Amino acid sequence: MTNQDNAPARDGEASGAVETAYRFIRTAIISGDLASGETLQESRLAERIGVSRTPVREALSRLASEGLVVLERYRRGQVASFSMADVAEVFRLRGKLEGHGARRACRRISADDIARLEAVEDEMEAVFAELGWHRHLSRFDELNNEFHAIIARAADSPRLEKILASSLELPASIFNHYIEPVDERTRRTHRQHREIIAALKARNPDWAEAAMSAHLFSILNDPAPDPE
Amino acid sequence: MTNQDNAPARDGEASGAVETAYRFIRTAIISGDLASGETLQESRLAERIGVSRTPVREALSRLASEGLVVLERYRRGQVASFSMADVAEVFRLRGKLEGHGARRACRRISADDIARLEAVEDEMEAVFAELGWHRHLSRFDELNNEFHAIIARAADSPRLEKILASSLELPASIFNHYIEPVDERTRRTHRQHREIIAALKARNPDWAEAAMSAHLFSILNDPAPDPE
DNA sequence: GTCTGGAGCCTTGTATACGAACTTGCACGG
DNA sequence: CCGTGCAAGTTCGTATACAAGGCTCCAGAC
Repeated sequence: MTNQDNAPARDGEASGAVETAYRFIRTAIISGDLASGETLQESRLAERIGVSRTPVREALSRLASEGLVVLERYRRGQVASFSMADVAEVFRLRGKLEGHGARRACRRISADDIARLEAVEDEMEAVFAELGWHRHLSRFDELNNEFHAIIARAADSPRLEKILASSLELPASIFNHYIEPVDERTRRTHRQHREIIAALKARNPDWAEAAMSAHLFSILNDPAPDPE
Repeated sequence: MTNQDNAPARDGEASGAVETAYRFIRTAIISGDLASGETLQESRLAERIGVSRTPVREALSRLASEGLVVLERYRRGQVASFSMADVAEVFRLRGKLEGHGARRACRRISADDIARLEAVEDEMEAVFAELGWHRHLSRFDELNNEFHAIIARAADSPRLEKILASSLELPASIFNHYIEPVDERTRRTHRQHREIIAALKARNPDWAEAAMSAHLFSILNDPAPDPE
């Protein structure tokens, strides 16, 4: 399908076909549009996206290296499946790595970024207060990702950022499947985010690391047995 | 059951031009055959390896996602360059992650694997005692990598293993460029490896984690980083 | 009825063709 | 002499063609 007429659509990103395919498939997996275990046929995807198989193959290869897709030689690819053990592993590693990131961010984060963190957290709480979880799950996830991304960025460690973004991301649907988004957990998340912000403001590396690690480790033990 | 008997014992490698290209280029970079900053021409590599450009492209793409190659749209790729800051970052992250891995390995590693660790360390020391660093650098690096790989494997965390293998590996030439392999450091490495083995034998997670982290963090403060 | 085997279709893997974008180098003007 | 701009050449990005290997499903035997 020759589609070279369209003006530089939304210039935003590289106008490459491989990037288009990558974003398309990745978004579909993260959002749950493509479910775990679903088969991925190159020609089918190519037609759907409007490019040829070549960039689709490259996109699938990247996604496979990120762990979101499983490829086997001469067999159709599939969307990766995640067990509870996978989720636990991801949060253990994120706890370690983001804790390290928060420690470093302590000494580096700008006042502007701290303000952004507070704004993001304000909005998360507002969204939750107004509509509760179920109506705004995707917006909530988006804000949560931004919260963590701001801190990871402030850690000034490109490899840390890359690992978090590319090797330790799970489809939102998986997360919400294994870990019920109960109100109590959400309230705990808010308390923890506020504590992380406080630690960063105080420029206390030990506190920041511990608070961030605790935040991530705690997620696995939900719904909270001991409400403080 | 498919009865594909007498398959070549060494499965895996012969299959695939992309794997061939990937191994070829990666090995060349790690070994220093392809130096930092050197340009990578797809057609040239394809001819050299004996495949077409397609698998070479895919191999380069994977290497780029691992950080060993830098690709820019419509520009020739290059072997990535690493600053002292990059080396430091890698060892900080490895310290954290491998420390975590050693902690987990404590409770999981088999007696066989501990024996293998000791055998590997024995050989490292023998190689060093007989010939010193300069004659056996590559064998030494190989053994060192195996030492760390055994522990990472024993941690039973596939993502941890993958991250260590694909996102936190540096060309040996880079390492040996920034961090002079002096005898004193080598002796310290031996002491630290022995301590790590002892901690694993004792099944003491705190000790194992601390010993492994210390080992990796210590590398950066050897004799004196040579700025360049 | 169930198992086995194989033929044909389907999907993936690799090579090649073609168009788009950068680079190089020279000409020309300041 | 040096900088600018155009044009040819080179390299990359994408599409398409062809080859190699699985999968399906039906026929035949036990």
